[in-house]
Amino acid sequence: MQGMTTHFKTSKALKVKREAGENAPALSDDELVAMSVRELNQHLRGLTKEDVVRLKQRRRTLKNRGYAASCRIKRVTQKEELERQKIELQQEVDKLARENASMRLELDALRAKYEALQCFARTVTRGPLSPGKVATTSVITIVKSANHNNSSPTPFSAPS
Amino acid sequence: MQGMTTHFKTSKALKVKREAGENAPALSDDELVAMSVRELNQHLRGLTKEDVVRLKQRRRTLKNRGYAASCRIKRVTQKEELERQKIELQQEVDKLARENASMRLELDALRAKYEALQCFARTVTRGPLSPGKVATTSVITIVKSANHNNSSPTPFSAPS
DNA sequence: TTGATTAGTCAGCAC
DNA sequence: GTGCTGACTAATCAA
Repeated sequence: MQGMTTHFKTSKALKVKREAGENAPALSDDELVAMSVRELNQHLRGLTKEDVVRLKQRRRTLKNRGYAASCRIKRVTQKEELERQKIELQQEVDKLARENASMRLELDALRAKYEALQCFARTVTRGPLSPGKVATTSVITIVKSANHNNSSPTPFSAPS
Repeated sequence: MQGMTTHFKTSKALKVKREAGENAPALSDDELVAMSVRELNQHLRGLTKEDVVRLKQRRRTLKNRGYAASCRIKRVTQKEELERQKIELQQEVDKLARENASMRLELDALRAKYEALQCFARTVTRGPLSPGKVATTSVITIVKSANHNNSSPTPFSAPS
């Protein structure tokens, strides 16, 4: 641990082959970590049992370095994904809330129009006092007071 | 660092003050990390410059251990918080969607009732053909066909 | 100097 | 074995 300086991909040509001159092509970190087990075994020929263990351990350590990196990447990716979903949901909430509010307005307006019309209808049907003129003008007054924003004072327009 | 076993709050009762009579009260990890700088300096009296450096470094390392732990805790806490908010938003979306759907139904129903009533009103007001009886029965028929679920066949009931 | 964060290392678990 | 993750250390950044 103490000899590990903070080099990343320095890939410094590591030690020499061996003491006398037997083998070991001096693998780089990248080569060693990318090597398959079969390939590794070929490079292991004629090495000391100790050297074999050392090389395998180095490979394991290099692998772990990569695992740790992917673990961190995964962590931040998941966090970003959560935040993305959160924003998405918030937008949906806003959209639905707007729809809701406008529908509520529409409903209230329609209710008012309906009640006004209902009033008029009662006037016409139940009270056969005056034939028509009086009832008609009376319902127009009611409709206008119930719908402040209604620019078209037509008494029986279709609901917007 | 290698002697660091994974004990957390062991808080072992510390040893005696000094060896022969010189120095080093042999602080535990917890004591050392919880100590203020002033207190630390008192324990530093009469120590080798090297020992002072060593002790300060040990303190720094212990502190770092704690920092790393809080960092991890914070990380999971934030993640849990995000997930909590996500669930909350999802529930709100569901709630709003339900409200929305029911309001839409209500609106459609009211629109139908309104249009039926409107029809009737036109019949009564515009066409002074038949005095009253015919128009009244006609609108009742329309209302009943527009509202399948309406159990009360009263023609001018208040909107539900 | 202190606290927080990142990359690397190792232990330990799961497959 | 391989891959992943928690905990620890050292380096580095920020205040």
